[in-house]
Amino acid sequence: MSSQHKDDIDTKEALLDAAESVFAAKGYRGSSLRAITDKAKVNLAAVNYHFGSKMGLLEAVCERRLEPLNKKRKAGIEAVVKKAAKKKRRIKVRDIIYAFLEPTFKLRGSGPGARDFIMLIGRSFNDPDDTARRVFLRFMKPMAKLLHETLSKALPKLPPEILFWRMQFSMGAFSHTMHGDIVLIEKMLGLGDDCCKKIEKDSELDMLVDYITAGLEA
Amino acid sequence: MSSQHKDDIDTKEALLDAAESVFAAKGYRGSSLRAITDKAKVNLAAVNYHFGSKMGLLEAVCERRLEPLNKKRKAGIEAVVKKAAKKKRRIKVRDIIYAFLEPTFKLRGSGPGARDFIMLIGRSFNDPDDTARRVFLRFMKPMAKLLHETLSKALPKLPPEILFWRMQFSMGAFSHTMHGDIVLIEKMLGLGDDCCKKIEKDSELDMLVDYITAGLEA
DNA sequence: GTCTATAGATTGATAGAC
DNA sequence: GTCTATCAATCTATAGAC
Repeated sequence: MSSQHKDDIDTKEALLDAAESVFAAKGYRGSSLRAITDKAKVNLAAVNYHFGSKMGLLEAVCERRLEPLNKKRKAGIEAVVKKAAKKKRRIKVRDIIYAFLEPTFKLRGSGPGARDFIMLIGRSFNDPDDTARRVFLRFMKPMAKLLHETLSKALPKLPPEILFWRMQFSMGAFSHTMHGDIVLIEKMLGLGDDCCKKIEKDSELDMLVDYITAGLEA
Repeated sequence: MSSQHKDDIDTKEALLDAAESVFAAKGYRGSSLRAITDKAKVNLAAVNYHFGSKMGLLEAVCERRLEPLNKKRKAGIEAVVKKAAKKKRRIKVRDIIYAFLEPTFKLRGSGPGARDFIMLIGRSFNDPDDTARRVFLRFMKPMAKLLHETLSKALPKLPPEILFWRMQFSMGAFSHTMHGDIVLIEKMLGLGDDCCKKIEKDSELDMLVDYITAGLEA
């Protein structure tokens, strides 16, 4: 590997790291390329050279994390389906939701960059900017289809349009949890500072799985 | 009333109407004052004259709708509490959630401007822009406190920090439903076009109330 | 591949005539 | 109160030297 090649990769990685952090904090529109290149300590023109445009940078940020994440989600859901078929039992809603959410929480706990990215996808789902929303939804489409199909099997008596709405509600709960400013809302309610942090580390995933499962099966 | 005074009010109202529409569609940051004044068919400088700044305009938009809306929410929740006290029964979670959500859905059905506004508050909750989020949260703070206190009474055995998280999930489901691009997600899942519209008009409120109630009581 | 410099467009806000 | 004209800042993207 030539030193030139290494620099190339370093610049790209630095840009991806900085971009996911700034995008997560400020949203797509609120993030200027200057803020990103300053944080990455690379030249402004490097964005265009390596990624073509601001949107290209966002796509690369999403691809780097969502490609492996979606593979894990898919493998987890397929394992749940397989296990149920083997035991000749109905698939449990809770198992599907857990298989979908667990890789996300695991990734989020793996480091500050990953945590930024999870904030970013929570935000992208509702981003006011068309570009950001479209990029994100393109990556999510196959996962949403798989989830809807698998949940249909687990809830065969539920009309598909009702399942559709309950999935909407669930995605809202999920995405809001992924990017919500917890500390701010905690203060808003006048609760103690340690109130929610106590929960966050051990059982936030379990709480969300319980909540969504109950809602889907309501 | 002088004709000058009438024009004044017309200009302000036209600006508020246009602003809630553009803000709802593009988010705070994505909305330029020029897009708003063009839509309102008033001069660009009128924003600064009547509202001081872009943020002042957003505050006025929120105030016009949220002042009466929050009064109705508060009255509804207090009526539920009173009714339960009279019958010497525990307050039902479902009644609280219904009392909180019903005025929102009623307002949303009252016209295109109101519909835009409901989209806007759904979006503001997660807006990447600090300004927009802060303005919105200031209006929501007393409602969130009232809701948390009343739900505590209805669920006395639930630890307050767990209730806090379940309220988070519920707010996510609620806000996402208020502004989600349903048609887009429908297509994403490959469902028929009429699938969700069939539901929307009659029972979206009931479905959301059922979902959130089940999640809170999980 | 990286840099400086800048084009070209858009933005929020305001000054000053009417 | 309304208008035109414009400022000063910001942005994405690119051209061209090294």
